[in-house]
Amino acid sequence: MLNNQEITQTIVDIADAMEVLGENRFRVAAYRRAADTLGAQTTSLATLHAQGDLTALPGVGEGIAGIIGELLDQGHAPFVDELLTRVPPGLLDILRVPEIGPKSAARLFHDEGITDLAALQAAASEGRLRAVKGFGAKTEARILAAINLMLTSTNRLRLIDALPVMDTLVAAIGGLAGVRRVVPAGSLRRGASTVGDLNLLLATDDITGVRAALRQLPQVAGCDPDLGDVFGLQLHNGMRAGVALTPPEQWGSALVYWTGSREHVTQLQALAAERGWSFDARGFTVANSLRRCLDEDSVYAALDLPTIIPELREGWGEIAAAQQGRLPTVIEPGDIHADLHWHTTWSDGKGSLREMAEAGRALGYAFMSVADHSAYLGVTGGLDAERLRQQRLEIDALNAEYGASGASFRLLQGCEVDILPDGALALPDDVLARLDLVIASPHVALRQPREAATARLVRAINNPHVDIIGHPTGRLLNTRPGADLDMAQVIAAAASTGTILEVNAGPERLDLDAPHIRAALAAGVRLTINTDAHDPRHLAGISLGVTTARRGGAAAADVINTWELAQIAGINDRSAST
DNA sequence: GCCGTTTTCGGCCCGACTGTTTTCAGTCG
Repeated sequence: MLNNQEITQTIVDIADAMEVLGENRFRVAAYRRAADTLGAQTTSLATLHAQGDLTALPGVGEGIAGIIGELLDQGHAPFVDELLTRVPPGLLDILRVPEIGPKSAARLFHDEGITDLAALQAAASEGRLRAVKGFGAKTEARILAAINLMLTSTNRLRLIDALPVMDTLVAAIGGLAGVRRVVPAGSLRRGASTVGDLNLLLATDDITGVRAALRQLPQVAGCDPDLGDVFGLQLHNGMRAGVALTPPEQWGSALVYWTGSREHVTQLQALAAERGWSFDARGFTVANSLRRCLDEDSVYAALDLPTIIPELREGWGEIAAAQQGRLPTVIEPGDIHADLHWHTTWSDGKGSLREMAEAGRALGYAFMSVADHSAYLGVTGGLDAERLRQQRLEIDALNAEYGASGASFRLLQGCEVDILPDGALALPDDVLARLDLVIASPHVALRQPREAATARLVRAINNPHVDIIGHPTGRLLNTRPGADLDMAQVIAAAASTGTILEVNAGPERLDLDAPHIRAALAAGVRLTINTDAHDPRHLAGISLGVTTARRGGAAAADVINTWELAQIAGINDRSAST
């Protein structure tokens, strides 16, 4: 029986294949819309099918419900089988390359006989692509770079995608006989934005027995030859998991060792070596005898260090900071009082102002600041001066309602204003001046040369009405590298104007990333962590942003979302006074 | 293909910009 994810993927494949075949774009869009709905379902599609409820889902009509029914009942659908025979499977990969849409993919296929990513990469690297109609040298170079990014990142999952796989694995392994304890380790435990192999640490007194049981897990497709203390598993979903096994009495040292990072552990080992000791997953070896560590605290204590949280273990200097008592006390999820960047049905969000506000109240927020798009990019349905004025009326009414009911909750009116390619903003200053909070974000022209891209952000920062720069680089994990910025210049400009830089918690962004956050904090720049939610359910996703900020060493006081409403309202005084 | 205080047809998520061409494909949210 196919699961929800497999069915959703099949519907996406249909849309992709139809697009290459030049089908009606609305028909293609209908499949994509249906796939969005299906992917968001928490109930099993098999159950909905059995109840005859599939067509109740928005975007799913008789046609698509019929295909899903066939997939569930027979494991395949004749329509899909026939469609996919007309499109080589590798062509769907080509369609995922930025710069290449359905028309180009079809042309590469029919005219050049290019049917997969490897052939496209070869053509681009040999300079043959620029000869194809519609392609030039610049496009060829960008396609080559994009393919290289795709190939190097295919084995890395975004954190948001890795977490549920890890949860399933931890639950399954935790249920095996003889397993005393199992936790995530590796880059996932450190909160990295993307994760390669999933690493877990497992404590057992019966290493042989547990090893045999791991092979039998339903998630496991195969396993590597025995490497001793680490057991490599290939999962059915294509991911790999490295399970480190340890006797319980060595838990602390094993957890430090397998959490990494490699640089961090190497530096710990150097510190141990200064004492004439050595350190590995088993513990410290002191004069040929093993000193075990039950927990992580005792590992660090043995080296006269305070415990360093996993998010900071990247080898950037955290051990020296710990020795000098300069380790930051980093922000906790519970420190966040407010989300300052989210969208509503006024622009391209899925929830109304009220629905979003209620979702925020449910998270315990004291206030929130909406940030719908400015009118600029057509598809976002952004707001101009007049619609901002109308939105303000709705916000005032909601606040009056909250006030009357005795709730202390308040809504502020912000706006996510587009930074135009030259650094000017999409709304005039007098309109910006009336907003409670102005977030300026780059959305277009993200491939400018470094100098232009940097000057653009600096110009936006220097606008006295701009309070926050949203997702500063514009990167999309595994997809788009983001603007080529001289971040030192951007940070220096933000420091001199008091402009706040965003840590966008959108799971596909996580922008700024940890190194930029550290640099910003070192320059005295404040941060804000926001979800950029386009749906009430997305507001809960603030946690990945908090994790990213922790990796950058941000303390609660560095992040304005921990401030009181009055302090936030004061941010705009800077623009009021100029 | 889906949907309907527009109900069985006709509209759906735009439009300025870039690179490559000379009329178009792809990007960006």
